[in-house]
Amino acid sequence: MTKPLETRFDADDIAQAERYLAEEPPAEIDPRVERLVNDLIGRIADKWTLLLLELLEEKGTLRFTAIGRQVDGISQKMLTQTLRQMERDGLLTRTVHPVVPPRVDYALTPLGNSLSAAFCGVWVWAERNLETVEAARARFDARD
Amino acid sequence: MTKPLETRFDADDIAQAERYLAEEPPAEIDPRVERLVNDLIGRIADKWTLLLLELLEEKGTLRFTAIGRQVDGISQKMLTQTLRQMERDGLLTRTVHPVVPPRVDYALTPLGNSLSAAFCGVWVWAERNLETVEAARARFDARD
DNA sequence: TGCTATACGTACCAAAAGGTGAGAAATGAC
DNA sequence: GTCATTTCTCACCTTTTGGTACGTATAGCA
Repeated sequence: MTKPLETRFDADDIAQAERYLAEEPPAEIDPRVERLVNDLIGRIADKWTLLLLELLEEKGTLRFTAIGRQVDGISQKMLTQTLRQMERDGLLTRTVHPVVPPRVDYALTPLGNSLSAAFCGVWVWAERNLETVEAARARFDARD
Repeated sequence: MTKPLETRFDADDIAQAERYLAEEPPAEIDPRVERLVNDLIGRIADKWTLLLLELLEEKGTLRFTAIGRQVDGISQKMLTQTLRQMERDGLLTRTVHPVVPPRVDYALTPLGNSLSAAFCGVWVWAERNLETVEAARARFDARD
C-alpha cells in the first residue's frame, strides 16, 4: 500500500461496501452456483490481481509500463497475463491507441471498482492485524 | 457456499466489518509495513485458506476428516498444510485429544473470525456479480 | 492374531506457475 | 541507416505446487 486507504477508497466505495454488508443474502444457494462462486473466488484471490486492482483504484488510468514500474516484483509476463485475465472478467478496460510506439491504457470498470471496494475490509484487516499475525508466527515457530 | 451468508456471518461480524470500513486509516505508511501487508495478503488470499475459513466460520469446531469430507477437491496433504499455516498465523486453534485413534479439533480464533468477517464483502460481491463476470467472459471469448 | 480407525509425515513424481530472453512492428530522432 | 521506444508474443527452462501412495502409532474388536 503506497497511500492511506482514503486515497484508494472514496466515500461511495465505502458506502457500497457497507450496503453489501448490510444486505440480505439469498435464502438458498444452488450447488452449481456455489461451485462457480468458489471458482470465481479462486480466480480473483490472486496476489497480482489484488495488487493491480489496488493500484488502478488508487491511480486511475495507467499504461502498461507505468503499471510495471509501480508493482514491485511483477514480471512482464505476469503483468500481461493478469491484465488480460482481468479484462476478460470485465474488471478493467484496455484501450489501444494506434500510435507508434504503441500506447495502451488500462482503467478499472465499475465492476472492477466494486470489487476493489469489496476488498476494502480485507486491506483494513491486514493493516490492523499485521503485528498480531507476526506475533502469532513468532510464538508458533518458537515452541520447539 | 453451502449456506446463506447470514448463517456464516452474524450481526457482530457484520458490525465489525462496518467498523473497519468506517474507520480512519493511518495517515502515512511505512514501506516496510507495506511490504509485509502485501505479503500477508498474498498468504491469506489463497483458495484453500479462504474455503477453510468459510467452513469453520459456518460450522464451528470440526475435526480433520470432517473438514476433508466437506471441502470438495482438497487433498490430505493440502488440508494438513493449509491448517498448519493458518494455525501459525493465529487464525485457528488445533486441539489434540490424546486418545486412540487420535482426535484433533480445529476452530477459528477471534482473529480468524475477524478475517472471515473482513471477507464477507468479497463473498457477497462474488455472489452478486457472478453472472456479470460470466457474461463479460463470454463477450471477451466471442470477439475472436 | 490380524484388522480398523485417525491424523498425520514423507518420498516421489507430474503438472502448473512463473522467469528470462529474443523478436516483431513502425516511426521519429540522430 | 540505425537506434530507441512500447507493448506485447513465444519458446525454453526452472521453481513451485500439488497429487498419490505408503508408513506410523495404538487401542479396541472379532
